[in-house]
Amino acid sequence: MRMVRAGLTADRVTLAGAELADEVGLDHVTMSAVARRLGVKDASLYAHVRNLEDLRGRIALLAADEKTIRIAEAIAGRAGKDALVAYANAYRQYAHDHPGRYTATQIPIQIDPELLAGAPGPRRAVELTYSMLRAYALREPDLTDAVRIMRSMLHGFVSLEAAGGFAHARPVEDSWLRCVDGLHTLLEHWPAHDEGDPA
Amino acid sequence: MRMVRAGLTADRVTLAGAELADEVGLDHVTMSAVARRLGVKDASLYAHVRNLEDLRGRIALLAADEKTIRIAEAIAGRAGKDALVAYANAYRQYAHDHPGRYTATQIPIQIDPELLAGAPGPRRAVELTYSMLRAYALREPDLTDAVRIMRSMLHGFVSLEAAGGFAHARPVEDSWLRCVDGLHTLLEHWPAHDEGDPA
DNA sequence: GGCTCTTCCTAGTAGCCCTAGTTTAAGCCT
DNA sequence: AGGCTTAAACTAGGGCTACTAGGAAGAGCC
Repeated sequence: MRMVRAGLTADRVTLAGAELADEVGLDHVTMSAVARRLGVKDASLYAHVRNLEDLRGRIALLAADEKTIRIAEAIAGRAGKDALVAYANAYRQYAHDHPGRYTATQIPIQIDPELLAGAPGPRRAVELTYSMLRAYALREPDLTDAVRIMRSMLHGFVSLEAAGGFAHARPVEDSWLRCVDGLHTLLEHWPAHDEGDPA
Repeated sequence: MRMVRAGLTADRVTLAGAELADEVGLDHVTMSAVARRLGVKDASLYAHVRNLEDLRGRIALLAADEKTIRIAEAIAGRAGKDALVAYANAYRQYAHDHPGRYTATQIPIQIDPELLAGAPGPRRAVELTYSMLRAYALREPDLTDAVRIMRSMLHGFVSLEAAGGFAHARPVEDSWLRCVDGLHTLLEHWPAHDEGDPA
């Protein structure tokens, strides 16, 4: 019996869970599997993490932070279409590099509020997106609509791609370029507001 | 002991699973829960469905069929922007009415090929989308790109909405209108192909 | 009525989440 | 250094889940 004390912390448990998620998929991340990976009995994890749902929430926050940092680095010093392309590519690249973590960011949000308060990722991500899109001369409420559309497009493309939804012969990479391109033109030529809105 | 023979079939099991998915979420659809709902022991289900994964695949196919039918009805007799709007609204409405079934359609595809061959939904859905977008004077490979972009946008919006990702004060309904509107203008003014593509 | 077929059952294994209570390693204090 | 405190990790166990194997009992056919 070694019994050398594994030196667990909430962060180490979360990291092990995140790695596991990338390797085998988020919904194969079980307490038992994480414990095995850490060389520990599953009951030991409960000293650091409330339960499985809490662990998944922590993985989601970790991923949000990492993704935000990558995007921030990517768009630093860029503007306009350059910034948009850099943003989109960084977003997609993160999802490719960390598929399990990425899916964790998309779970219906029920994260411990106290935990969320300590993580800058989600809030900062929103700020980044807004400030980047402000360059397109959009004002509220169009700005919010634009943010939502951009998020929809990126998340939709990336998650369909991950689910194997693009089976056609056409290379996905090419479609991606057109997608980001289209997003740019859409933001540039934001449609006038007054059509078909009788209210 | 009643023992009146519940009259199960694969379809009835699938339907029970689909209803359950809409009520409690797809990943709370368990063999035990479906069996309880049908007044049957869980072991009895395995005569009709191979295992849980198979059941989920069947739910996905059921949903694909239903969704396709709704969209087909919605766009029947319409063209151009009318058709696009009807398509998008039917798509979103289905996801609202059947959230569990909808998420089932987005699982990484590992459906029994034989089963898939018998279900017209997925193939027909692709055909519908292609034929509708052909009205926008798009030719390959732009057509495929357009289909992918449209699917990305719709799926992205709907799934972010379902995940509670749109917390801002701005009504989601308004953003949705702008989103579909933007998609239309994007398809109408499809960007020229020759920019930034030096290869 | 007897035969067969399928349906549905009981029984059982193994894995999962999580709790309660116990042992023991690590760090501090004198 | 030896003893105390803290908390890290354990053992034990309950309850739920997926799934398998083999048995009983309805339904239709002769």
